Amino acid sequence: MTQVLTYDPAAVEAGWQERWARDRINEPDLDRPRRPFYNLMMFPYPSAEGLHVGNMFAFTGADIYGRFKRLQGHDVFEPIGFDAFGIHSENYALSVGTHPAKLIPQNIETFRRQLRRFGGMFDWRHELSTTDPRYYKWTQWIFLQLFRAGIAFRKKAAVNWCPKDMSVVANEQVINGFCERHPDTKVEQRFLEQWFFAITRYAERLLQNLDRLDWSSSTAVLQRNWIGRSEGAELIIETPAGPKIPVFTTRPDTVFGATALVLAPEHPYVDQLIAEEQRRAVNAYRREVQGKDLVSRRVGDKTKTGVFLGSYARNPATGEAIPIWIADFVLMDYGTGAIMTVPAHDKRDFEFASQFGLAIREVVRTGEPLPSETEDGVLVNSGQFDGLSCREAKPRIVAWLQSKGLATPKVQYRLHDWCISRQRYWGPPIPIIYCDRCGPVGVPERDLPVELPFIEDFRPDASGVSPLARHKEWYYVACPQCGAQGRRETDVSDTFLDSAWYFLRYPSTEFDDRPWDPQRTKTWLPVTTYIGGNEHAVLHLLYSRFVTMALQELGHVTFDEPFPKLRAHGLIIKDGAKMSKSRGNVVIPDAYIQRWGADTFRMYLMFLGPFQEGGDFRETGIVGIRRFLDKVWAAAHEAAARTPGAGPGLPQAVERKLHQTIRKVTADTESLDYNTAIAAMMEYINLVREQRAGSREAVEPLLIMLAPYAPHLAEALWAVLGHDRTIFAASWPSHDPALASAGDVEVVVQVNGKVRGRVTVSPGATEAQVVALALKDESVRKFVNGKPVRKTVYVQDRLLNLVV
RNA sequence: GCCGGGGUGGCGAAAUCGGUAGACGCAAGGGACUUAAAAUCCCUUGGGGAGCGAUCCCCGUGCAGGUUCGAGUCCUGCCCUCGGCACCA
Repeated sequence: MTQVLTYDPAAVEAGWQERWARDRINEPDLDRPRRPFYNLMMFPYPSAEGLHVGNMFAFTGADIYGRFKRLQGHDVFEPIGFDAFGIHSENYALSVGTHPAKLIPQNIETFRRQLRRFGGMFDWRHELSTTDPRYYKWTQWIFLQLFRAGIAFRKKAAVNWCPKDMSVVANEQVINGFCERHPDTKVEQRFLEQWFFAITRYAERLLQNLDRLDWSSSTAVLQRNWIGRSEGAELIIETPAGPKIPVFTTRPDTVFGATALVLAPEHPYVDQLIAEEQRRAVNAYRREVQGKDLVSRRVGDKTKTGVFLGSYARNPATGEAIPIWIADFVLMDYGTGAIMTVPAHDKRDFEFASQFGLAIREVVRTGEPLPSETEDGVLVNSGQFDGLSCREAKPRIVAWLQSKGLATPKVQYRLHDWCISRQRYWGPPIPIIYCDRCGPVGVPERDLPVELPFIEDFRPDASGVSPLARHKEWYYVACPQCGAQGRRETDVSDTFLDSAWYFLRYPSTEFDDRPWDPQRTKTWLPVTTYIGGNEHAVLHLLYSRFVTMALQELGHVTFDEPFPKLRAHGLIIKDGAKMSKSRGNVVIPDAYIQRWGADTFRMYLMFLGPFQEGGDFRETGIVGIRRFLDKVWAAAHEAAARTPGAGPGLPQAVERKLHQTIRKVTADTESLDYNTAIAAMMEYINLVREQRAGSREAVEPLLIMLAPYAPHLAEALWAVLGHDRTIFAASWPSHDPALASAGDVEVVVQVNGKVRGRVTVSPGATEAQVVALALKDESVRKFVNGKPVRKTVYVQDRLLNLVV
């Protein structure tokens, strides 16, 4: 006998990782692939803490899919990179007092080590980092394309300002009105000149295209809600004082019930509409509102406040005079910044009217108490439209008002233009030069990249001006158009711009003279399968779709959707809660991998629960996976020790189970149901052991099915069985339906829907045969008890129900 | 408040079309091996009840109804929970 070899994951895994690298196993021919398959996963932000278990869960799930596709004969390109710019990195660098230019490369090195260690099938030739000038050169190039096309533009906008950070903070860094990093500090509102991308121009297309994308429905729903399409009309409200105020409404059918015009406090026409005696009150109110920050105005206590302007407008339907108010529940950045209030049919308007004694006029009879918002009702107090249903009335009233020049049908979106300016240091400088004569001028493409200069003190200050402005040699530059002295844009762009196109870059990382090679792009894009988390459903994924659409319009790519197939994975939680540093429940995978090996840990994460739903991390179950792999290890060694060709073939039960297992593992891996695929393989190995059927024939197909899940172990055992080439050169087994269903089947016999017995028949037995057999069964007879069988229900090879 | 998941043993979960509820795994209990322990192997394990026993009966998928020969699965109305959005006109 040979010596007993026990499974030592550390040795197995190190050896195979080395060999994969040496033999370039994971590097497909990008120029001449036979069946290109672009397997993309969301690249990580390389934090100082290293890869956490959530990253690893996501990457493992995606890697399994890539390896599976590879075994099915595809040329799988599975790249990885680092999303290393951004406020997150910068804040961390500030807190530890180390420059991000020093910190980030260290972090990336840690991530590389961890990503190699977990056994991802990455093509490291095509690694990228968004902080690399060779990369962000093209981020800036994209900005310039959009700038020239008028898709990137400047406007003044309200932003969140944290007085402790002395900086703008992103919306996602504001929690209930307080700064994420300073829970006792409220963010303020500032107005700054910002760069925007006109994503709203694409709102309809972004929405419509969702119907033809093969996406997890959870993700598509989030995007739909975020885009927030609503259909209605823009009504023109005339004021005797002069200006005509447009208002957006989704309920033009209720216009006869509009009893006030309410403007946002910042509305540009407010000044013209104030009656002298109200000026003091109005100004006081506006000052009060300005003191409120953006967020608490939105989510704070929702008691209605407001003030009468002292003047009146005309209800477009009735011609009656209605008072004009300002109130902060009307938001300047949605619709037109002005509304008509219909207190009888809108809860907010009802509250407002009740508080300030405004008229409440019912115009839709619904049978419910006011305010009733339902559209199931008929119009009343609405002149010639009385008696119509809401649905009928809407278009007619709009048409009637339109004929008087007072309305137009309108579609409104919740989606806002994308503000990409950041008054920060750690990002790609926006490639614009301001010239007093020429205005904002794009940096000529030959001068890209505009490198981010090294600044020792990159701390933001209270001025609202970016740290880059303090670097005078960098800041002052000749205008590319007229040569006069100009000044560089000192804001950097949003991190989400970096990640909005990285998938275009991966296949073309070696080219420095083009962002993406047309031929490579044609071969590999759009991305075949994208797997990632829903935390990016409306940011990264929406921005990427928008950038791709714009690039297509400008002729730079040939497709308008980058991710035709997307799957959202679930979240790994700990003790029932999201992992977060503040909770102190973040799990770092390294210790587990060291103790159990990458294969065991990968499979454990996948066995925790359904991949697309996530699960609660508890280390108690890991040993079960290890025991399974030990069994496979033993079975493969046993098979290797057997003389080839000796003995009978597979026992029928094992052969049948094998084909059932192939069927199930194939289907489940394809649909990302990894937990049940693993369970099926466990059942199979249990049967092989029970039947002492550990032969080459029994084990080899299992190893191939296991290879996506436990790649190192599968490789090692494949070699033990005498194969020279990598197991990933093998082909995925196929199942024989006949063998999968060979042998007798057990049919359940029910009497009146309750299980009373079982009969064994050969597959395809007729109903009559099964009934005859069933009636011989003692237990069945007991419950039939001589009563006549009124009806039988038979499900082929599965179930017979006798109704007595 | 609105939109979307989800609620099944002690625990993680499974159940493809409405057809044997609890596969697979963990934990627990019992046994084998061992000087002992670990590891490994075997058995038991939803709740309740009857029987010496092989076995058998009743109940059971958040709650209350309904459809059906048959419901974890479909329908109606609730409760709880997680995630997203939130004064969006």
